[in-house]
Amino acid sequence: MADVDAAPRHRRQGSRRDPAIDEAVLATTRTLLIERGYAATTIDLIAATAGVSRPAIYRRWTSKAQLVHEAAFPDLGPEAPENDFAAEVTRLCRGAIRMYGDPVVREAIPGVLVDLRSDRRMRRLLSDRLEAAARSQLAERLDAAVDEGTARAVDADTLMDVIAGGAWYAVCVRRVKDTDRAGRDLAELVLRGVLR
Amino acid sequence: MADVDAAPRHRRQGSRRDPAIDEAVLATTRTLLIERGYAATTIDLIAATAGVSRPAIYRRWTSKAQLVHEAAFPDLGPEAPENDFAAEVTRLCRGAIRMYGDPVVREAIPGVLVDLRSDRRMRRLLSDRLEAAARSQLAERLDAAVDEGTARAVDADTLMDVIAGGAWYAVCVRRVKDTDRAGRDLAELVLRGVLR
Amino acid sequence: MADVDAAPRHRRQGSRRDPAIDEAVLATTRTLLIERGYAATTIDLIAATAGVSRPAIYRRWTSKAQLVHEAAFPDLGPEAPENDFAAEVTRLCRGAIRMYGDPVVREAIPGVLVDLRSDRRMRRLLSDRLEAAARSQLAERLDAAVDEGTARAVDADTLMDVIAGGAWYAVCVRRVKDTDRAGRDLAELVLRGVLR
Amino acid sequence: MADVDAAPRHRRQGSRRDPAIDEAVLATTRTLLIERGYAATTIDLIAATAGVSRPAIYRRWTSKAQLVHEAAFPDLGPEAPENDFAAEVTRLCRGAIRMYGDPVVREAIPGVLVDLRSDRRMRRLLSDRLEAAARSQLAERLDAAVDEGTARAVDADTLMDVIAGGAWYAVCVRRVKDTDRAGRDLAELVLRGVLR
DNA sequence: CGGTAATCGAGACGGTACGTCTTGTCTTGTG
DNA sequence: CACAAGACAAGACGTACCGTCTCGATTACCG
Repeated sequence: MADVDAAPRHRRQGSRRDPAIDEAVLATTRTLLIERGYAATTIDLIAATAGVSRPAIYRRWTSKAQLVHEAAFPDLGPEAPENDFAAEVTRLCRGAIRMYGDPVVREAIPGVLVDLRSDRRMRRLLSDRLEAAARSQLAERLDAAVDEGTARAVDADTLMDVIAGGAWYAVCVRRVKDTDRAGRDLAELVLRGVLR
Repeated sequence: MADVDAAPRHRRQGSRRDPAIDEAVLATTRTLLIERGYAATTIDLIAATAGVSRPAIYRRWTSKAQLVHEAAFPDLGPEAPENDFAAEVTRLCRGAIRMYGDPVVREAIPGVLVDLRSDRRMRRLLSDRLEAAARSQLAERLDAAVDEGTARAVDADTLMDVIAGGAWYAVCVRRVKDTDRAGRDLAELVLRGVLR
Repeated sequence: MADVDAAPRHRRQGSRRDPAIDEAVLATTRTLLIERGYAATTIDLIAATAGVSRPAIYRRWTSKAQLVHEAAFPDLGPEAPENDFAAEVTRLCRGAIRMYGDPVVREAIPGVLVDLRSDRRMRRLLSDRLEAAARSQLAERLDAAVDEGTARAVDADTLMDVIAGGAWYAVCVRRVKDTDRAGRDLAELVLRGVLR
Repeated sequence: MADVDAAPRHRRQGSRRDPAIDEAVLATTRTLLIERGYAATTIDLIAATAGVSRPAIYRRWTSKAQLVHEAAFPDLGPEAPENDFAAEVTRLCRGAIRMYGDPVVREAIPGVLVDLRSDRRMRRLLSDRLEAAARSQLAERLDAAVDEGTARAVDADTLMDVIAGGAWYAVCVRRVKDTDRAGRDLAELVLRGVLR
C-alpha cells in the first residue's frame, strides 16, 4: 500500500543542524556587509559577532563567497509578471533598481565576483538568481508585444541588458538617491526605445 | 669657485627609479589578471614574475588596488567626440563595449571596487576615468540635439547609465562574443529611445 | 528474603553496555598505537576502525589518555615473587624489559605522560600499575637478603630505579633487539652491584 | 691567495633574522614548558608571550616539536671526561640526574617523543644529544679500566643504560627531591656492579 | 506485555590549535 | 639614492581534533 513504497524515510539520524545558527549567521553577514564592506567581513568576524564557532559556518557554506551569496541574494520567489508589456518593462526597471539599491547586494556583488571567478557553476547560479528568470519572461512578453504590433522587433537580450545594466549603473556607480525617479526615467527611456 | 655659489643644483643624488620596472610590473599585472583573476594576482606573484622586488612595487603604488587600477585603466586620452549626436551615441556604445570587453578591465573592476570600498577619493578617480568625461560630453551633445529638435529631452545621466550599464551587462554578465553586433544593437535601442 | 533488604538494588533497568564494544575498542587502540603512534591515534579513528560510535567510547573512558592507559597497561595480575633474592631481581629485570619491549607500551607512555600532566591521580595510578607493587615487593626481599647477609644494604628505591630505568633505556632508547640477552646483562650488572 | 678562492661568500642580502627573536622565543618556550607543560605550550601562546608573530616562529622551526627540542636540549658542549674510571662513572651519574632534573627537559621529553614519532632523523638527533657522546666516551674509559684490571668486563651499553635509565627513573618517575643524594646512591650502586 | 531506562549509531556543536598565506612595512647590504 | 632580498607584525584562511550534546532507533529488564 501507499505507505510501503512511499516516502524513502530519509533516515535523518543524529542531531539536526540548529536552524537558529543559519539565521544568525546570515543576518550577521548582511549587517557586516553593510557596515564594513566585503573585504572586512571576515569569517572570523561573522562567527564572533553571530556568537557561533567558525567550524559551524564552514559546515554550512564552503567559502565566504558562498555564504555571502546566500546572505545577499535570497531566492526572490518568482514575481508575478505584468500582462501589459509596458507595465512589465516598468516593473522590471523598478525591480532592478530596488534590488541593486539594497546595500547588501551592492557590497556583495563585486566580492562574490572576485572570489567565485573560477567557479563556473556558482557564477551561473548567481546570474540565474539575479536575472535569468526575468530575462526569459521578458523575452516572452516582448514576442507577444511584437506580434500585437505594440513593440518593435528589438533583441530581447539587449533590452534586458539595458534595463539591468542601466539600473545597476544608476544605483551603484552614479549613486542616485531618488530611486523612484530613477526607475521612472529608466523605464521611460527604455520604453521609448522599444515601443512602436 | 663655480661650484660653491652656483645653482642650487637640486641635489639629485643617487639612482633614479628605473622606468623599466614600472613597465614590467604593469605588464605583468595585466597578464596575471587575465590568467588568474584578481584574487590570485598576488603582489608577491607580480614581483616574482616581473623579476622585481616587492618593495620596488610598494615604492611606486601604495596598494594592490592602486596598482591594478593603474594597470587596468590607463588614461585613455580624450577621444575626439563626434559632432553628430547620433554618431556620438553610437561611438559611446562601441567604446563602452570595447572597454568592458577588455579582459583586464573585466577582472580588475570588482577587485578594485572591493579593495577601495572605503577610499572615497580613489572610487571617484575610478569612475571619472571610466566615464565622467564621456558623461559630460554626452550631456553637451544632448543639449545641442534637443535645441536642434533632433532629440527628445531625456535625462542625460539616465542616458549615460543606459549606455554604460547596458554595455557592461552585455559584456560582463551575458558575456556576448560578437561585440560588434552588440554595439550596434545597443546603439540602435538607445537611439530609438532618445531620438525624436 | 535476602534480596529484598539487601543491596540498594541499583535499579539496573534498560540495556547493558555491550562488552564486545569494550573489547573492540581496546584492541583497535592497541593496533593503532603500534601502527601510527599516539598522536595519530585519534578517537575518531579508533571509533571508525572499531566500527563504533564516538559517544560509545566516551561513555566508557573520559578521555583519550584514559583509554590508552587502559589499553596499554592492563592489570598484570600480581606475579608470584621468587623466594630467592637473586632470582627475584632477575625476574624483575626480565619483566621490565618484557613490559617496555611491548610496542604498545612504548608508544603509549609518552603520550599518556603528556596528556595526564596535570592529573595527579592518574599519574599515580600509572606509576602504581607500572612498578609500585614490584617496588615494595623488592624492598621486602632486599631487607630479608640483607638480614641473611647475602645482600649489601643499598637503597631499595635506587635499586628499583636502576632495574626499571635500565630496562626502559635499553628497550626504548637504545632499541635493543635481543631482549633475552639484555635481560641477562642487566640482571648480572645489577646483581654484582647489590650482592655481597 | 687564500682569500680569493676561500669562503663562497654566501651572498647574505636582505635583513638578517633578528637574533633577539630566537632568544625570546626559546626563553619563553622554556618558561611555558615548566609552567604549563608540553600540551598547553601552544605556538600561539609562545608567540604572544614572546611578543613575536607566529610566522616568525615557523620561519625558524618547522614544528612545535623542533622548537621544543632546541629549547630544551641545548648543545651541552662536550664536558671534559674524568681520567679515573670511577670518577667518570660518578660524573655521568650526577650529570644524568642533573639533566633529567631540569624541569624543562622533563616536560619536553615525552612531548618530543610523541610528536617526532615518525621523524627518524630527529629522534636520532635527540638521542645523540642526550647521551650518544657520553655513551662512547664511557665505552673507552671502561675498556681502559678493564685492561688495567680495575673494572670487570661488562657490556658498556648496559652500563650506560643503567646510569641514564636509573637517573631518569629516579628523577622523572620517583621524583626524588634530594638530587645530590640520588646521584651518590646511583653512582655507588653502579660502581659496585662494575668495579672489580 | 507494556513501560522505562539505558544503550547504540550518527553527527552537529563550541572551542581551540594548527600551519599556511597575503599584505604592507622595515632593514640590510650592494651598486 | 634605488634596488634585491628577505624578515617582520598582523591577522585571515581552512582543517583537524577534542569532548559534549542531542537526536531517533533499539534493546532489555521490571512491574
